Amino acid sequence: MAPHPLGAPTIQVAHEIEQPFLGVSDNVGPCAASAPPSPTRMPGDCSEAEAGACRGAAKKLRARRGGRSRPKSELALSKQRRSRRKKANDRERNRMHNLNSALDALRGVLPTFPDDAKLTKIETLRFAHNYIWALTQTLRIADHSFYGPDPPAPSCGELGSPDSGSSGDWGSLYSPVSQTGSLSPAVSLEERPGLRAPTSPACLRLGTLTFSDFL
DNA sequence: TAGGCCATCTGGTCCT
DNA sequence: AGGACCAGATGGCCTA
Repeated sequence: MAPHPLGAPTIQVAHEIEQPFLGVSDNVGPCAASAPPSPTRMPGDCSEAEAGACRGAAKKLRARRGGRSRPKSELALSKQRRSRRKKANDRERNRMHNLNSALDALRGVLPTFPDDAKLTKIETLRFAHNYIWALTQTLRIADHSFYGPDPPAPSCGELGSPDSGSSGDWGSLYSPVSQTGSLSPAVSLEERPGLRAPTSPACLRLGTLTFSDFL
């Protein structure tokens, strides 16, 4: 992974992502089929020593339900539990796949170089947060220059920060406000060359980006 | 080899 | 009752 040459920032527009994340219906995800059987015990698996406790629990459960339902054998209960667990696992897997799809879509609209290392989940969220903030600042400055007297272009360090409030951890990665007060991503980005943090409008002028890239 | 990241399983909780 | 959501645990893969 080569560090990005300075002065050649580009915006990678994800044209391929034309739809917001619709429901991903991949019940069989890439890992679903290859998912190893769980090494852990299923809840219904009782050792002989635990069988008594299991039976007791089942009894209690039946009692709580009023004991009206047709009594089931331990085997049937165990089968039912396994079946429910398996279905829950499938749903959970699918849910996480959907979440990852949404995350991928988000990665797709963030300005990164094609050969960049894939942003991790937390990096993606933080990057997106700061990127949105940078775009917001862009619009704000554009409004000012359109309606009012053209204010002096703020330096990279003069802009506010998305983290000026109590947003907690958001700024710990790619924060426009680094320890130096600069909007350039200081520490974290240098720790991970190849990644680029969103730049402020003022900073964007330094590259090939202009406001029209955002408007 | 340690540490980071990730996928998956699991049980608990809340909601419909 | 069943589904969605969540957080903890676990194990695999990759990289410095």
